[in-house]
Amino acid sequence: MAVDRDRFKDLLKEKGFKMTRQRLVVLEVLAENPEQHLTAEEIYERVKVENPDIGLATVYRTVQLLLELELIDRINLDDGFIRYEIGSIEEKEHHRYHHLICMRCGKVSAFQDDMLEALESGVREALGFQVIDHEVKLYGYCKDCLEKEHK
Amino acid sequence: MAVDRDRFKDLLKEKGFKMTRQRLVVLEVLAENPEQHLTAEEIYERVKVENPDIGLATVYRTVQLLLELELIDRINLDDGFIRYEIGSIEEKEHHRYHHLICMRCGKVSAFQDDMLEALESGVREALGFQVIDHEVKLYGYCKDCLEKEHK
DNA sequence: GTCTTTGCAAATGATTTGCAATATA
DNA sequence: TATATTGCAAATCATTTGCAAAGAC
Repeated sequence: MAVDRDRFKDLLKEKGFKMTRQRLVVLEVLAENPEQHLTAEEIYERVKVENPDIGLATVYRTVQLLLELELIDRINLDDGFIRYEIGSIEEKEHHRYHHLICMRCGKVSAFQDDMLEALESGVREALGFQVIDHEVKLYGYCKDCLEKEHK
Repeated sequence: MAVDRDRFKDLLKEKGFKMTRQRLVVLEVLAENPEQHLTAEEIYERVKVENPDIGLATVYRTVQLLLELELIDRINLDDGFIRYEIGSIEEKEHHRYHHLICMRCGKVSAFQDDMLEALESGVREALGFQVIDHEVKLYGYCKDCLEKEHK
């Protein structure tokens, strides 16, 4: 997934930000690793390969900016790190992926499902709460770990 | 919701732990504040009222112990704090509450709903992933904030 | 040239840990 | 008494921030 530089630049200008090499590179790393839920440190390591003089603080600042621009999503797997991944183009309504977290090997995978629509309208009617976004985490055992266990 | 001291003591002994005043008091604070999703610091403040000589580190250690004993649940609202609440007695299958988080006032409320059962069996069949537990967070605007906005 | 952004190092803040003193069984 | 637990203070560690230098437009 390649980054459209001009589009990115326009998006930045629109909000009064400037286009920099650092911002582009961070976005590119995330675009090249879809569904990889990288930590800031992991992004930093990958960015440093081609840009050894970038600072970790810049990665943190950039990631917050990209979040504001809604170009990336934030995921919290409760392991002490905040993780980031590029936002899916299909996510028109700004709905996040759901995550499957394996309790044995720690592997994380994502899937999409729209069945929460029903739940959300139910919540609106029963409790008067208007749902804008949701986050679902399913904990359990992945296919590989289940198969290993059966041997 | 009162704590059954003898039951708590037995549960501790079963795993080789000892019953202490501090552990009892922390559990009691959580039992007296159901669905309140307290941070360690908040638990500490409430515990200190009657036990001024307790340490914050003890609260942190106790909360981890209670988590191991599955007497309490952990909630992460992505605001930099880990929160805890007493486990519902009805939660036979160790399923957590779902949380509604207001994006305006920050209020958090909980609700229960079993509609994820269907999603979970679907995930099992389609992806071979066996779901043990789930966590759902719905972000949006609460009733009060919606009403204020309409004025 | 002006204003934003960066890199570095220092600060922050929630949580954890070492250890000697204390409490439990 | 033997072992687990506590309280305190110091350590940890991800993330944030101040500031002077460098970069974007």
